[in-house]
Amino acid sequence: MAATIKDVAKYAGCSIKTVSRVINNEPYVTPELRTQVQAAIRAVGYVPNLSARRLVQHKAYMLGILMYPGYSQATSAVLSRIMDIGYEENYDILIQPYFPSHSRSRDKLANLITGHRLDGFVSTPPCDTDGFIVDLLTTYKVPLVQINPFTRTETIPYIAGDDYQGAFAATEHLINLGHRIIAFLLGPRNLRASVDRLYGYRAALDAHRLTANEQWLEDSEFTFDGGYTATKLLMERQVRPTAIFAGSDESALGVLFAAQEMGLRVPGDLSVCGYDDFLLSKNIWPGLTTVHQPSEEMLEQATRLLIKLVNGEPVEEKQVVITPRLVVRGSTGRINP
Amino acid sequence: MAATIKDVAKYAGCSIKTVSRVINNEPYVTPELRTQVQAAIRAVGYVPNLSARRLVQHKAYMLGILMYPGYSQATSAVLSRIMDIGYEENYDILIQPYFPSHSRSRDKLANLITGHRLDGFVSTPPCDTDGFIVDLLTTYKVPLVQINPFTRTETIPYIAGDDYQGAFAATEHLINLGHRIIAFLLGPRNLRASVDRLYGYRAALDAHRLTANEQWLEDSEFTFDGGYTATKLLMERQVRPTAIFAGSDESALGVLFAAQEMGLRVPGDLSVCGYDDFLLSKNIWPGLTTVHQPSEEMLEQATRLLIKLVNGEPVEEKQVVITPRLVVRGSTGRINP
DNA sequence: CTGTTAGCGCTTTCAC
DNA sequence: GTGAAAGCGCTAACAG
Repeated sequence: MAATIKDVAKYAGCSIKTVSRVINNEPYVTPELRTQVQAAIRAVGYVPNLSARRLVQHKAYMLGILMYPGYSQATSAVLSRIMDIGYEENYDILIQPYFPSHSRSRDKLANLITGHRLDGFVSTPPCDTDGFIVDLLTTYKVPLVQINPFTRTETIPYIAGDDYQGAFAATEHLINLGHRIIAFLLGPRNLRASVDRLYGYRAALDAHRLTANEQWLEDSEFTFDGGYTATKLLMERQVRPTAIFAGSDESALGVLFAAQEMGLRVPGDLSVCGYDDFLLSKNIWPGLTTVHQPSEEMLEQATRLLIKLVNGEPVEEKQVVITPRLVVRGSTGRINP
Repeated sequence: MAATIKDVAKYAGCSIKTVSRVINNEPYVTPELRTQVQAAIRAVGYVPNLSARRLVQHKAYMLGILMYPGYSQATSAVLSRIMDIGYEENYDILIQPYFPSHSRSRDKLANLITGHRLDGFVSTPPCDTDGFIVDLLTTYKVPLVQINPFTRTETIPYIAGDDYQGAFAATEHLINLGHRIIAFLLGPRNLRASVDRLYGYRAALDAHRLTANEQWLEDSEFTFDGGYTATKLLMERQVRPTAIFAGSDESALGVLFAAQEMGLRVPGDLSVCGYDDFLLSKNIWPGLTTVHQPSEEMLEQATRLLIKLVNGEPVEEKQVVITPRLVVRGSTGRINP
């Protein structure tokens, strides 16, 4: 059996409350006693029992990150950072899979909350699209920080990327390379990002007095298969686009695959631009031009914000918008004369 | 304040012990009383408080998965499965980043264990290479299941892929396509997989009476950069290999990139074979021939095994070796005449 | 500044 | 079959 607070108290010759004070860095302990207790803690090899603390404080010391398993962005490298933050702040972090509008997912989440097993949540897209999470957490007054929320509200804190700006920059980059027919691949309608990216694309065309024609829009769902199919459709037309803005890196991968399968050279015959800058984008020949979303940093910021909220600490900025930046690699080039 | 066991007891008109029996599916409760209690539970919206249970049972109901943040295989899709399993079995699952031989990592782990915050661990490579984990968990008698352990022992349970067989099959595939000079890219020395894959490669050459020449071995550390550099070195030689067995998909990506940058056609001028079959292997032109490791299933099996161990349930097979299978895609082809 | 006391919500004896 | 009582390890409230 492990050492408890009583063992420490006995060893240090003081009461358990004093030990408790030392553990929690509370004031009103003389420096001498404090060091004495600290020595005792080391001597008996004491580590506080979190379950006891959790029970008495009605606090779970656990945070949930809601993730949609369909996307593969969340790698262990990304998660590593937030696990570290949690560790430092004494919170465990639970990765919680969530499918929007899926009753089992909802039940699990509701159970987690009603069972007081979590103190707060970070939601990542598209988990918050069904509104359930927001409603539930609001009802139970459980803090929530959204990453790229589907709908931004005035009250719920979020960390969001400026998809409009990012898409604008990407489209402008293609225009500046001389492209005039630039196709855009639409993402799922339940993602705010996909809507904003479309607007950014349109706005850039507008700004350069190019007409945004519906016929250069294709669905892709931001998936590989979607990008692949869309490209086949687009490139079999009489008039072909010279560039495709894929809307996401995953769909851009499909575009690249289809293009190469059709014997097209990238960027010679077709320029391709993605969005997200996921890990492999720079590792795929010829290097994918894309818009960098600092997803690691965003998740980190969201987690830090959530911890402050849960701890009841004051927060300056509750709603943060981050401007993404264009990363030019080999997949886009000047239009062939 | 949420409903407690007392509220349920009061509502059902029985003692808290009876409620406890119902919750835990214990015998010695009349069917009528049981249904009555169940109704009461629903009526008051009772959810057991895990912290209280944890405290009294000296059990954390939490499992740790040790992951090396350097590799990016662990996507949310992979994790989703095990989180689900944990949920069903009433265990929370903590993803724990771990760098072998890193003192901070060690301290964190030791703290987690001595603080009784976890009931058991699954380790993934290369977390167990420094021996620390195995020692620590053995000392504290905390159950451990290893995935692809660095050294297999007779006592510690593991789920492992047969890297020797996999590499043998991959190499043989290349030989059967007519390749005679097949380079192999070495992985990190602290990975059992990389050693076994080398042996499998050699054995296949041997079996076909081809001499395994040291000169066709290059280091890659199983990384993109390693694969890239190795390929540049190999393809600048007087005599070039006609195929590269990259040892991992990540390094294979580097090979593909370098090859295409050098204007080589794949598989026309160079066949490329990877190992792991990570998510994107099939999405990268021209499709990566590789050896499929069922990492999701392995992690799932390991987690289920760990739960049985932690629950003290009997287990049939404690050490499982899975035979991987070759997946032939576009990156390998018959040698050019 | 320090200690005593009373629980947190649950399971575990052990009587009935 | 069922229940009363004790206590897990800790913190909160209040005395001293």
